[in-house]
Amino acid sequence: MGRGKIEIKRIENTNSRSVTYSKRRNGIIKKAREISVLCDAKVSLIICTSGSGKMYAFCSESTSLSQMLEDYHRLSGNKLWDPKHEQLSNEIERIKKENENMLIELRHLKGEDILSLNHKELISLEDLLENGLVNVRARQSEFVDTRRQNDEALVEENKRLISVLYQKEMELHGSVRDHMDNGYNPRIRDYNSQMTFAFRVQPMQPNLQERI
Amino acid sequence: MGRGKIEIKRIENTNSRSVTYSKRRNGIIKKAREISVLCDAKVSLIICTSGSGKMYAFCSESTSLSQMLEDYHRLSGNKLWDPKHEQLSNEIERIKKENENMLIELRHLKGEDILSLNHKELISLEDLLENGLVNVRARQSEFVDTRRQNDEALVEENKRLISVLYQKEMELHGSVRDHMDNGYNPRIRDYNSQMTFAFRVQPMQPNLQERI
DNA sequence: AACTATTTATAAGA
DNA sequence: TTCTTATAAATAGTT
Repeated sequence: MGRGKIEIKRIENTNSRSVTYSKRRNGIIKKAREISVLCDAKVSLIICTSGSGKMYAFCSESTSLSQMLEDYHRLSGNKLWDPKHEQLSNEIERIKKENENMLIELRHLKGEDILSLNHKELISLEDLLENGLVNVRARQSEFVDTRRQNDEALVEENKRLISVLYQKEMELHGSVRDHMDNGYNPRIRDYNSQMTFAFRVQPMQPNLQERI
Repeated sequence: MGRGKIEIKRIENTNSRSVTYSKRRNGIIKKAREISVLCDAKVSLIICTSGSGKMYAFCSESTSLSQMLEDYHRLSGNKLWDPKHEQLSNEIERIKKENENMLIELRHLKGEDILSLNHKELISLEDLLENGLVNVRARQSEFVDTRRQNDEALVEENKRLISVLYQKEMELHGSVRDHMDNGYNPRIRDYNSQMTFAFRVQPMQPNLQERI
């Protein structure tokens, strides 16, 4: 398509070559766009010359270059990826395997899928479970103990608070009489000081409310 | 370039679209080859339709797809890999989390790291363990039963073998007398025939040796 | 970069 | 799909 037919081989004249490159590059990119629109095709096109580093790329609207590359990778099986990618894939593989092993162990501990286990394995599984139970029950006992201690401590604390409150009440009746003649409303001031004191009372044991 | 001019927009007729796709695909691949040869250009072209998974790719002789992609990645600054890397990293993150959860559950079942559990959690853990133990022990019972059945069957088989051997022995004493005058040592021949018979005896139950 | 004679690609039809 | 062919489009060589 031109004034004369040409042979498809490297154009030796540098200038002609770059002119042809420019023309045909536009042509092929146009073609790429056309087929992608007309035929609803996914197209990725990258062109560059050896000399100039400048690259021209086209990618159809409906997709992305990385998407296309991924598709290509999946379908062709060709390895396009860099080492890091492979490394990550291997990592995933490794963890998945780990995961699977743990899942199996979990199932076994729950008594599932144990038909394939032999006698020895069953015995050690039983040991594990019994050991687990021992530990769990020991912890439960601790809870009960803690709770009992809590109760006792709370009872003590209650007693103490009641006695302190009682004392305060006593002092108050005295101070009310002492300050009857100043400008403030003594009831309010007394109430405040009382509250302040009440808030200041700290439990004698700091961690009474263990998580239950 | 055809019998009529066409507008560059999606061809709605499926058949026409695929015909056009096929023709233009060949066309663009030819163009890609031509520009790569004529202009000594590096070209990578990947085409596929949304529907069929079939992909067509062209890459110029002087390079490889992965080489071009790497160049493109480097020169354009476009993130070709990073999205994929990110995706993989997320996947790893997800699986690791899953892993961790399972690990914690495993530990708990083994009675480890249970200080952080509350009472309710401990109770359900105990239930799980007890249930597991029930299942494991049930399986062990099955083994014991199987083993007992095996033993009984073996005892029966032994009895049978002994009686068969006894019968053979009887027959043999008869035949020994009958053949005292031939050239062979009767003791040796007797021994051989006895062994042969013994090897031929098959257990009456084929799967006696269950995996223990 | 524009022009244009020609070649090439391809739309429509078979 | 493939072939045919009229026509549109691309482009080689030129200005």
